[in-house]
Amino acid sequence: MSNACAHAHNHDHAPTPDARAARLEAAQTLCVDSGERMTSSRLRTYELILEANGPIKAYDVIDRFHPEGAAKPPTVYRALSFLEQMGLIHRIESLNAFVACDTHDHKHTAGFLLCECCGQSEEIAIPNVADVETRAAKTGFRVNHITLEARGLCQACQTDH
Amino acid sequence: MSNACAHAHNHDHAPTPDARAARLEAAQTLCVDSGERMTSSRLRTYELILEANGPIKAYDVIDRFHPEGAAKPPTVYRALSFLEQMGLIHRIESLNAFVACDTHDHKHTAGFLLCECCGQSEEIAIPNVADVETRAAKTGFRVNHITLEARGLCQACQTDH
DNA sequence: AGCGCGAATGTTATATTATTACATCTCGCT
DNA sequence: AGCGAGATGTAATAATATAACATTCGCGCT
Ligand SMILES: [Zn+2]
Ligand SMILES: [Zn+2]
Ligand SMILES: [Zn+2]
Ligand SMILES: [Zn+2]
Repeated sequence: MSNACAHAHNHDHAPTPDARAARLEAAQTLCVDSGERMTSSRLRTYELILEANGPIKAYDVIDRFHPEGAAKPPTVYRALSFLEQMGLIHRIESLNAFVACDTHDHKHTAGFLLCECCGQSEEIAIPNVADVETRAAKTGFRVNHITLEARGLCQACQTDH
Repeated sequence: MSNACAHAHNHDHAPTPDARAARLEAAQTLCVDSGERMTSSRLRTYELILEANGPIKAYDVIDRFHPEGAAKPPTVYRALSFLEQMGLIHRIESLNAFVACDTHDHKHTAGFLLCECCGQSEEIAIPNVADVETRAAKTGFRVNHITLEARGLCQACQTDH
């Protein structure tokens, strides 16, 4: 999560460590139920994304991976791909960043409200996807995946300025 | 414009050179009217994007810039920023690519149908942006820019498979 | 326990995408 | 001509991501 400008951004609402532990648990369960393996590097990557409390860059994960030094890029990029396929995280294209999925029904397409000031993101359901699909159907386009990204300023940051 | 798979993609519909010339003209006019300068590197960049007839990568522009050799990256990245600000091109985040705006009313937010097979893109109006903004308004988020990207297969590519 | 297979990881190198920093030039204005 | 803002040239480097291939791990089977 980045700060585009200087002023304080103390409107974070970080989940408790307990809540994170529960999500790590749940992720393990999800993997087992899907016949996938939640290995240590996948778990560590997911943990770092949860700890970030917002969009985090691949190389920030890489840098924080080991207490003593950075991980190798493929280690983390592989884990990110896996987690994304499991629906545990989303990639935010316009930021080249990743964020933990905020819902319990994984494997969806999500929209995000991205604050350009404090870097926080809020996951929202994509409104009226049917309309996109209707529009696509007119030319026979079959939609596999939709990326919707709304950039702007969250309420807290608007009042800060 | 990339080809993700081997089969022929002969469903292009490239505009005529005349049409491209007209768009270059129009772009010049737009710049003059806005008090901006359509310089040679900006024009050359725009020309290459028009010639691509679809999403093109920054480094493909860089490579094609001069007959004799590549341009320097900042030359092209600056031109791309300018063209994007003028609304003459759009950046497609999920492809790290650029495409000429397909409409006459520049300075809008656009959606794209991106074929994962032939790489063609179709620009569409974002449906129900109001809904996104309504949703954002609930938490006081002010939307500056929305990215909507629908990935999938166009009709031609579906029948090809 | 030992074997064999496919998935996952380790390792090195490199490809791709994008920016910083600073010198120089161009153009319109006085 | 002299000035100043915007645009460009140039070199270096930062940031993001993948390729290729060797090795190890987990797991079912004997
Ligand atoms: Zn989600
Ligand atoms: Zn904010
Ligand atoms: Zn457009
Ligand atoms: Zn296609």
